[in-house]
Amino acid sequence: MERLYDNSLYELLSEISSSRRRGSSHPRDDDREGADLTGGMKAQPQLATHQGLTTEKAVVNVDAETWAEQHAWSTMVPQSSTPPAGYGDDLAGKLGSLLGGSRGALERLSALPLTRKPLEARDGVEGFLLQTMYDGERGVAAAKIYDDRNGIVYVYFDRTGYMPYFLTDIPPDKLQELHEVVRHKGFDHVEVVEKFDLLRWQRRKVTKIVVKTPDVVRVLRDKVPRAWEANIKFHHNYIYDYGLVPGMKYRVGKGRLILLGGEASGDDERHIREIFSGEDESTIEMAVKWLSLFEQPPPKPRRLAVDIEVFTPFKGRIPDPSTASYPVISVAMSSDEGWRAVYVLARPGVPMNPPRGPLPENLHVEIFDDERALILEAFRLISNYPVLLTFNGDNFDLPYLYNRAVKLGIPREYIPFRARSDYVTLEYGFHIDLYKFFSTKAVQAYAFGNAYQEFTLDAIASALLGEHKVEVESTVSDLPFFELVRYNVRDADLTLRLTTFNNDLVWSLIILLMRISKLPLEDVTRSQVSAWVKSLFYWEHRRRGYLIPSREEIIRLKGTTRSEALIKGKKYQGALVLDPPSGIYFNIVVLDFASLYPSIIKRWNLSYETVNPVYCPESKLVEVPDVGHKVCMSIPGLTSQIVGLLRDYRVKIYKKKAKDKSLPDDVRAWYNTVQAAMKVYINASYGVFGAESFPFYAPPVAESVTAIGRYTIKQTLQKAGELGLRVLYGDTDSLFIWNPDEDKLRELQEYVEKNFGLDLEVDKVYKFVTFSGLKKNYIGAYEDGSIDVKGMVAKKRNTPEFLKKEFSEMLAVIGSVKSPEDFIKVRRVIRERLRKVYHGLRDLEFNLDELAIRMALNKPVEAYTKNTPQHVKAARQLIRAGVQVLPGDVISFVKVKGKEGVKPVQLARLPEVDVEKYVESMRNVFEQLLLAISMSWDEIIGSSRLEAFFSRRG
DNA sequence: AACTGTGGCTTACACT
DNA sequence: AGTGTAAGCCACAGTT
Repeated sequence: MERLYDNSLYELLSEISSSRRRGSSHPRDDDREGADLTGGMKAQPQLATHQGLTTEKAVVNVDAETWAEQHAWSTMVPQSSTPPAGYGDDLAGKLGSLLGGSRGALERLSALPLTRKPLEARDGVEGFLLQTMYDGERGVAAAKIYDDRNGIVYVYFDRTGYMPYFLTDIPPDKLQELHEVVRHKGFDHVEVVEKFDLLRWQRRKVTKIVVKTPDVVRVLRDKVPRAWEANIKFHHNYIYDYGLVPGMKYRVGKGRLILLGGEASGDDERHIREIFSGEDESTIEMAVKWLSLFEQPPPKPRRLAVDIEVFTPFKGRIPDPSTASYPVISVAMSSDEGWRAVYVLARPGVPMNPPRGPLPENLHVEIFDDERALILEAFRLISNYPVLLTFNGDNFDLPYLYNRAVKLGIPREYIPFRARSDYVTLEYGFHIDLYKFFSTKAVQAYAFGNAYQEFTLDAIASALLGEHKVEVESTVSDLPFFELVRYNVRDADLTLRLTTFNNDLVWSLIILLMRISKLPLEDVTRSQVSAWVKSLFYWEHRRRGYLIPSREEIIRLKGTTRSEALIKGKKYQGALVLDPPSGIYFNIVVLDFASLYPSIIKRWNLSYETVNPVYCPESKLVEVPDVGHKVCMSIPGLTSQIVGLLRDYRVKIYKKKAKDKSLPDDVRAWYNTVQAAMKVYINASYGVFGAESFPFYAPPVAESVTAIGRYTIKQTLQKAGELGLRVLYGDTDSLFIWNPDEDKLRELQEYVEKNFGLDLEVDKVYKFVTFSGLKKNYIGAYEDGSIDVKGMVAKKRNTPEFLKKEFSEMLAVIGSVKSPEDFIKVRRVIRERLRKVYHGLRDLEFNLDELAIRMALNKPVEAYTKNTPQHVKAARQLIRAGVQVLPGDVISFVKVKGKEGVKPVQLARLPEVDVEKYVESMRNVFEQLLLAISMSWDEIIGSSRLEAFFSRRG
């Protein structure tokens, strides 16, 4: 084993690659050769500090065979390892001769063990419950617990004898006749249990079929005529049946998990009882119980973000993780402790030029001439961290590393993760794939206000962190050494920072979502909002002894929709959108019903069991306007209760705490996250009832919500008319009022409060609004010059960049308007700008990227059978050129002359561009804007064309 | 037979 | 989740 330590990796390697270092960078004297760096290196992955290039300490691992020899698995490594084709040049030899064959002692990056398993949690262990699972080896339920005092992950194996089961209505004696069931080798025994049937509002006895292993449930549930609760995962059942709250602190005592800090103090309880005083006792009880979920500080485990780069000989083709045919050329890791490391595979011939941009602080670079050693050292770190963060690690980085490791002969027991059916989990800690988490629609919309539109690391990081990936011109495989390092480490850094920014906002959000939904860490970060709501509902049903109804039952007893959707193919009618005028209107006040749909659910007691009930005590029923569904008001609806509770918690407590300046910053940040988590949940509560995938799918509930919404806004509209308020526009829950009288506004708000129990808030005040005359399409300008653009074509992703840029510049001009008179000047400026762009386009002054139209493939290319949209045409051309194209990919294409009409940017040349088509899109983009400010395209460009015609002739 | 206009339909994207 | 806009494909009818 030879290991080199040098003060300047760049200096050393640039000599090897015979490209002389330029500039004046020199190693610091005290760090010159001979200085003992090894001491610090042995113990910790806290590697050498680095300031620019000159003092960078690098580790060059030149002989992995010797290294491997000293490890238990040396037999797995051939004596003379054959590097992958194309990587055969012997860097070790070159380094060796350069250094006169000096041999150093074996050094490892860190003293951490190569593999690690969680310790078994004995009585007395305390920590945060982060994951439950089924342990196949022992055949028991298990829970992973993170002890934040010493940073260790424990595993608790169930000692209560908990077993998998499902329910049926066949009495036990009848069940004995079903031989397929009772003689199945996985069958264990039956019990009779009593449950409350919420749908029919009565107690009933059901038969519990207990089986030996979770997979048997899937077999036997089809052998009985009716089965209940047979689709719930075993490791979720464990949580629901014991009332566990993932994300909260527990102690193992007497072989059981005991919640810590779950009790509210006397003062807190009084406070909560006061705030929820108008509610029924079961709601208040829930409110008291929930307090600790939002108050207990979250655990802060160490986190490691990992990103890999793989060699590929084909430009633009993503290497296939299932075959893992090409070498892993670089692995970057970034930890929340502040250090970063990049392990790079030696590839002679790769240029060693200085990097084109700065490298981050605390960066350690290590070069390996053996891919196996590289991967193993990466595994060593992954094995030892409680939390691993990746961006698309479920589908790329981890499967690739796994398959590559197997291919290279690394024994499976050295691989620190295991593939589950659709994700990858860690042997020791927990794996979070941030791509999956940020792709969750509810997270995108409600937690981050649609700040990012695409689910790429670059798009999300630039929206949330204001930082981009390193831009590269060629493929990763062709990058010079330091560019690869810079690129790779940036990706790992961004991935890490997506969870650490704003006082660990995302990490805290995940913990809170776990506590509300009752889903384990690796589940909550990978599922959609309907699964979160589903889980909370299941948990709550179990807590109260309710039978969880089957999907078919709900549909059968509740009926279907009574309204026709306006749009073909939709199931029921939705929101009301008023017809807007066109033109400019000064002084517009926008009123907004505060969380309209959740408030309706709460106020109208909507839930799957209260709408069209089988039985309603005292027949206290109300009718939903328009659709005629009946709602039972004498029993508290479960959905209404939960949604109302979260809404009140958010509005009455946590929105206030989040703004309370007397609290320290980090506490305030936590409370802000609490209210954001609640917002995600509250806003999702309506939509799930209209989603067929939701197990409590109940179209009459969803339809009632929208019908009451339409009714409310119509009534308010009428009242506004009576008060002499001029309503110009409204969409779902908003009203745009022109130049209102303040007293009348207040009167309208009082009317809404009194008649509907809803808050009608002043959402925003616009200095002026320009309406195009189309629905969901306007520009609103605030007093300070800032601007809201809604629905305009120019805002859409599939509008070419040059048009977006021009549009936003014109918006700035419009934002500067102070009075109606200013519009005369604005019109002149806009006329001139438009003409300039028009002529620029005619003369092809734009490049292909500016002209590109970007459109997403929503399904595989083969699935477009009805017709062939333009982006699919372009995608097919890419496939013919050997580029892999997958669903979700955004295709960039330009419109060109010729039969096909389009070409992907990668294959197109500027002269081919069809200018007429672009003039047409330019017209479409700006006409909406021009319409709003009483101008027309023809007036501007028509005369411009004449001028041009004459000037060319002249 | 080739072209043009129309309208239904598919698709993507944004708004609430 | 439904509602709304826009663009483009494609079959069809009618015209040249």
